[in-house]
Amino acid sequence: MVTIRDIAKAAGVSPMTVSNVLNSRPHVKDSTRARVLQTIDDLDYRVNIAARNLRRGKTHTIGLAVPEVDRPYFGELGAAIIENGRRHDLNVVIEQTERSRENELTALALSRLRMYDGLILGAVGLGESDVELLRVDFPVVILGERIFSGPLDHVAMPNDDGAYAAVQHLIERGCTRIVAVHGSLSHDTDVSTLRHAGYRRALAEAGIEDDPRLTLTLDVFSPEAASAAVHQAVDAGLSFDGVFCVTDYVALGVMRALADLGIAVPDDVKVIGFDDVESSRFLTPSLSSVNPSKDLIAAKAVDLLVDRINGGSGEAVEFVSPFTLVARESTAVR
Amino acid sequence: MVTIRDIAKAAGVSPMTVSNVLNSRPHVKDSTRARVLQTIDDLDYRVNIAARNLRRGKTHTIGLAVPEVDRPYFGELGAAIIENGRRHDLNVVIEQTERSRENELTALALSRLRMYDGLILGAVGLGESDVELLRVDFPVVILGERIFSGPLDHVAMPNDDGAYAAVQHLIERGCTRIVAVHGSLSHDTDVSTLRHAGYRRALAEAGIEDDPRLTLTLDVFSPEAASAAVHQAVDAGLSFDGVFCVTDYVALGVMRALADLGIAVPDDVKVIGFDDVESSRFLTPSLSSVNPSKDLIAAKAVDLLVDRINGGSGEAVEFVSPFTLVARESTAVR
DNA sequence: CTGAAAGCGCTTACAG
DNA sequence: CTGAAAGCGCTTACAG
Repeated sequence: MVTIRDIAKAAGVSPMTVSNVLNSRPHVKDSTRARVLQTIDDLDYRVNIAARNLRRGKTHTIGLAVPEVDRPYFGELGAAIIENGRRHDLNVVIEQTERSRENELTALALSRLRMYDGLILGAVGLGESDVELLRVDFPVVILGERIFSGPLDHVAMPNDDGAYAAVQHLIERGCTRIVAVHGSLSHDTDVSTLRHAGYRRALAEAGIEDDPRLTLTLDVFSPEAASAAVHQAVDAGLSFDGVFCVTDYVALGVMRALADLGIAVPDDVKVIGFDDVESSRFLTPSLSSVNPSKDLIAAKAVDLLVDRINGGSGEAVEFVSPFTLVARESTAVR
Repeated sequence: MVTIRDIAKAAGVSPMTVSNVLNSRPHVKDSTRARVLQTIDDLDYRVNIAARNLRRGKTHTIGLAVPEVDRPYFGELGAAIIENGRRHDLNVVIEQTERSRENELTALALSRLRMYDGLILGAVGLGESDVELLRVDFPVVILGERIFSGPLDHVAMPNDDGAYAAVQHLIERGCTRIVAVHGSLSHDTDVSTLRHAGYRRALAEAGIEDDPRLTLTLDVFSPEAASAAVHQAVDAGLSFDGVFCVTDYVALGVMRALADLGIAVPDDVKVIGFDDVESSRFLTPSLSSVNPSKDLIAAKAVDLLVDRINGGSGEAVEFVSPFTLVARESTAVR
C-alpha cells in the first residue's frame, strides 16, 4: 500500500507537505504542489480514510435507523436522507430496527461504537417513557412519527393535523360513518394514537358520533392484516361509507379487501391514506392521501444533525413537518 | 474521551491486557479480566472503532450502490442485503447512482477511498464495454440485471428465462398480440434488451409473428412514462390482448392507463410484470409477475463479497438467480 | 499470564 | 513556503 510517506520520499518533500496538498491547503508553492500531485498520480496513491478519521475524530458517516427500508415510505425517506447527506459530504449507513423498541435502543447505543458522527433515529418503538434513555452525549436527531418532549432534536410528522384534515375531507365528501384502520392505540405517543386523535377531533367538530365499532385495530402493520380486518368487519355486518387508513401501506390492503367484497370505491365507500407514497397515485382507483413533505423532513433532519455534529448546543428543536392533502379518485364524488 | 490507557491505569494493568479483554482473547487470568471489565463499566469506556479499523485494516463496512432506494425493487433488495450483511457483522452504506454509468464508476472508484471493505454494485448503467474498468484490486460483486463476462463475481437476474416464462404464460392464457413495454434496447446488456430477447423467443416458439409496433420503448423508466406510452399506442389504434412489462414498477403505469382507457384487465387485456414487488399482490387486479428470489440474490451477493474480502481469489463466479412465475388476477382466464 | 514498544497512516500545532 | 515531531487510540509480534 502506498502511503503519504512514499509520496513524500518520491517527491522529495515532507509528509506534511503531501498532506497539505491533499487537503488543498494554501501556502504550498505551485511547483511543489504540481510535483506532489504528479507523484500521487504516478504511484496511484489513495488517502487512507481510516487514518484520517482517527486523526480528525470525524468519520463523515451518519447512521440512519429505520424500521424497514423495504416499506415504501421508509425507502422514499431513506433516499431523501442519502440525497441530503451527500450535500454535506456525509455517507449514510442504514440499519433496520424492525419496529422494535429494543433495536432502536441498540442502534442508539451502538452508534457511538460504530463509526458514525451522528444518528438519525426513526423512532416508532420508543415512547415518551424512554426519554431518559435519550440523554446521550452524541449527536442524534429523532425522526418521529411519535412525539418526544425529550432532550433531542426532533422532526415530527403532522400526525394530528394531517389525520384531522384527511377525515375532514371525507366528511366534506359526504361520509358520515368513517372507519379508522390502524395499529395498537396502547401507547400515548404511537403514530396510530396520534392520528386517531385527529380522526376523533374531526368527527367531534362535525358533530358525528365516534362509534367505537368503526375503529379497526391491527396486530401487525401490514396490508394483509388490514385486508383481513376489513373482511371481518364487513362479514360481521358493519356498515360504513368512508375509511381513514393510518398509512397508504395499510390502505393497500383495505382497498384490496373492498374490491374482494364487491364494495365500490369511491361510490360506496371513500378511502384516504397517509404518507402519499409514490405508488398511491397509480392505484385503481388512485388513492387520496396526506403528503407530509418527505423531502422537507429529510432536509431538516440532516441539517439539524449536521448542526449538532458541528458543535451546536442550543435547546432541542422540535420541527413539525407541514403537509398537503392530495385528493384523488378514492374520495371523488360523482 | 476515555481510552484504553485510562482503563489500564485505573485497573493497574497494561493497555495490552485491556485490549486482550476487549477482544476476549484467552490467556487472561479470570480475576484480571473481571477487574478490567469492572473498570470499563465504571468509566463508561467504549472502544474507538476508527483506531481499531486503522490498526486492523478492516472497517466491517461494505458499500451498496443501487440506482435508487425509493424504487420498491431496490428497497426490498437493500433490506435483504442489510439483513445478510448483519449475519457477517457488516454495516452497509447505501449510495444512489441514479441509473447513470458515471455514478456507477464513481462508486467503484470511491469505494476504496471510503472506508469499505468491499462493494456490491447494482449495475444498470455499466455495460459489457466497461469491462476493463472493472479490473479493480478491491472486493467487488456486481449485482446485475445486466450480463458481464468480466473479471468480477456477478449475481445476475434470470432476465431471459424469466421474460420467456412470462410471455409463455400470456400465450398459454390465450394472448396472441402481446405488447412489450420497456426501456431503451440500444445496449446489448441492458435489462430491457435481455428481457426482450426472452419475449421474442417465447413468441417465436409459439409461432407468433413479432410485430415491431407492439414494442413500446420508454425514455424514462417510470410508471408515468409507461402510462403515456400505452395511451399513445391505444390512441393510435394499436390492438393487443396482452402486455409484458419489463418491471412491476412499469406495470403500475400500464395498468393505470388501461383503466383510464376503459380496457378491462384481465378480460380484454392480460398483464404481467417482472420483480414481484410486494405491493403487486394487493393491486386491483393483482399483478402476475416473475419473482427472481430477491433473498437468494442478496444472500449470494453478500456471501461472494465476504469470500473476496477474506482473500478468496478463485475465478470470477457467475450466479444466475432462479425464479418463479406468480400467476395472479391480471392474467386470469374467466 | 502480562508488559514495553513499535506502528497502522494520517494531521496538527509549533518552528523557522 | 516547508519540516521535524508528536500523537489520534488501538493491536501485534516479541519477550519474559
